[in-house]
Amino acid sequence: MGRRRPGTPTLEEVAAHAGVGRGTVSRVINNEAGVKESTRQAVQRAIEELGYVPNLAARSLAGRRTDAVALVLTEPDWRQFAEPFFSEIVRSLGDALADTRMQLMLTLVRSDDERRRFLEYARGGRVDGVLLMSVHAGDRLPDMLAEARLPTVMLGRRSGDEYVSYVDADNVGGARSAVSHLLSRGRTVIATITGPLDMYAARCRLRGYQDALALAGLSGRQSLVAASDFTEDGGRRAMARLLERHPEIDGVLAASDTTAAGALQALRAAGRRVPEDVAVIGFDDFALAQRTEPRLTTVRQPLEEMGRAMIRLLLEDMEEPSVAYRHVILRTELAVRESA
Amino acid sequence: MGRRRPGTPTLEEVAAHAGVGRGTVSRVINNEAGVKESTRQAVQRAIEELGYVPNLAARSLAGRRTDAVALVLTEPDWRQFAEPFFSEIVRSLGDALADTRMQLMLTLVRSDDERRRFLEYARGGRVDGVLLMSVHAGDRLPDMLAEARLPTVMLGRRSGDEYVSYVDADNVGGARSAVSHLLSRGRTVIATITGPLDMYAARCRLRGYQDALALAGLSGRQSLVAASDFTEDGGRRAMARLLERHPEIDGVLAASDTTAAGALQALRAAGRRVPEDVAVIGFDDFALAQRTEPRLTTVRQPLEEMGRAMIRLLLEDMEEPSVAYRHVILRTELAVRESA
DNA sequence: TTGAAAGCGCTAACAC
DNA sequence: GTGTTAGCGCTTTCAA
Repeated sequence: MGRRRPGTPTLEEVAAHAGVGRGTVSRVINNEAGVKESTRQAVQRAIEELGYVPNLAARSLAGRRTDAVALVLTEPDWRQFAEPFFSEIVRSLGDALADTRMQLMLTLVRSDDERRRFLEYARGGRVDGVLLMSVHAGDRLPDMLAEARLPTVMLGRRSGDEYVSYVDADNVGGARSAVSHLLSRGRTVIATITGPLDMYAARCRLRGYQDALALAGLSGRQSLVAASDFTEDGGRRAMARLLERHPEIDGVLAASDTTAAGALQALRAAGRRVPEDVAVIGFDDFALAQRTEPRLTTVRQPLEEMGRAMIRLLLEDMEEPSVAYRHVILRTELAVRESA
Repeated sequence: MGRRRPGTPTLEEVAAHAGVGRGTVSRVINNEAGVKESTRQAVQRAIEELGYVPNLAARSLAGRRTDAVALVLTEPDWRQFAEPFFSEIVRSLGDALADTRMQLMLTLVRSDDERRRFLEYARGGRVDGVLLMSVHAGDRLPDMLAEARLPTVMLGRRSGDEYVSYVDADNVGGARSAVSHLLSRGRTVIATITGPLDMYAARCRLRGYQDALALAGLSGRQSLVAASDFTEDGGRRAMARLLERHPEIDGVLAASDTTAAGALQALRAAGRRVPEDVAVIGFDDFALAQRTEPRLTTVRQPLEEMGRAMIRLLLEDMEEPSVAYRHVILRTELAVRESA
């Protein structure tokens, strides 16, 4: 398992070759000011002639920084991998990092063993910061990273009293505006299919739904709420259940667009016309509906901004080591796609 | 951007606290034999009391190893992310690595800038080895890594004279057996929809198709070959084109199961019954067909084994630094799912 | 503007 | 068995 890299030139050899001191070479490779142009060029030449590549282990040992950040995916989200939601976030993280010298590394944490290994890796100083995607309620990883004083930013939060830095979408507001929109279009019997209620985002969306109804003077009936998961099949079944209880339903807020797609199928199977008889709005977590139901009205999350915000928070935390946790909640937007 | 980790105890402090020498502490944390049980426990206690965590930069500087390997995805494959093919491979890589102390890190290389950054990262000694997924024909990254004497293993190869270590599936054999199977079931007019022909895997599959026909004494007609991509829509259009030219087609080998799914749609749209009138076989690159067309006969790739083999080659290369490149081609298997 | 020197925290070789 | 020592290759003062 040992690895030798024979004949790899060191900074010292470059210095000798260029006839300067090590400090000077260090300054040149780090692009620091205060080096005479002629020496800089001499050093550059030596670097090229020798094929010098800085040893990053030595650099981070001496400089206490790695210029790498990790993006961690925990097992339950593993499937997110498959979704545009995920790739959009990663893309925007990458873009935001492009201006820096940071390297983004993804890690999959599937078992407790891998979790422990990652912790050692991170606490061992292999990364300057950690980004976490959709952490689940009971997960202690964020706390452990925070304890180790590693700059850490989550996408989403575990609960209402989350303290570790996070970036989240305004799920409550999004749900509220979706339901208000349905109400303003004359819908009166509005049901909702929620995500798993042990996930904070799902609870927020349910709350937004209830808020909007309350605001309109309507009391949300429990029988109009169907708990489900974020899958298409779950949406289908939840919708079927709702229709049994309330055939008069004329509006639905679905937990995600995947769920919404399932709901649409159930509605059509039951002979309902969409959106004429029943209007459906979903959160576009996964953008799946854009593929199967491109005209579905959705609550849009600003994925691009979310990624950018995560990097911003992380960099801030790295500048000014953990003086505070930082929280950002980004506005969602109703993307009306059909006259529902 | 600098990061301080104040008050992080060092190995030396642990040694002092436990009243032993640094060497002993090092032996304990590395689980080396030859330490008296009582001292070991004393050291363990000191480690816990101080909350010691080894500094990995120092370790890799001194020990010249990082216990990390990188899995690189280049931009064109970015979408693979979304596919079971990818997650299966990653899963099996993770499993294979579980027995070692290695950490798997994924990197996305989307631009030339990111490519350069990754190279610095890898050549700087941040990883002990590199795994590459589906590298494209002109990509020089594998060569540069090999030049830097970094153990490198690819999934798939760039061409027939690939030299850098790789693990591939027997695409030729898979295609050949699929076509033979069709012939043995009495199909006589067999077409093929290929993947993009600048990809070596696609060319291999085409060759297998031609081989099988030649073996049966049939000369493959060029008009029975439709070049396409690996998408569903591509499969649909290619199939439509083929049907125009040869309405008598009764068998099809598709470049992937995604393509096969598209082909099926086109066939049904044209009023053909499947598999009664036309039998279709696809390579199951992406296992998409398993979702939409679970009964489709496919050429199966041993994803689990491919991941394991990649790790094996990588570890071998790390033990015995680049004495040779290693190539493994894994057998594919016809999974007959309907009496085509 | 530059050189010299003092670490960074660990592993590994060598004594005892 | 265990302590000691010499680096690993870099950044970063501090003088010059």
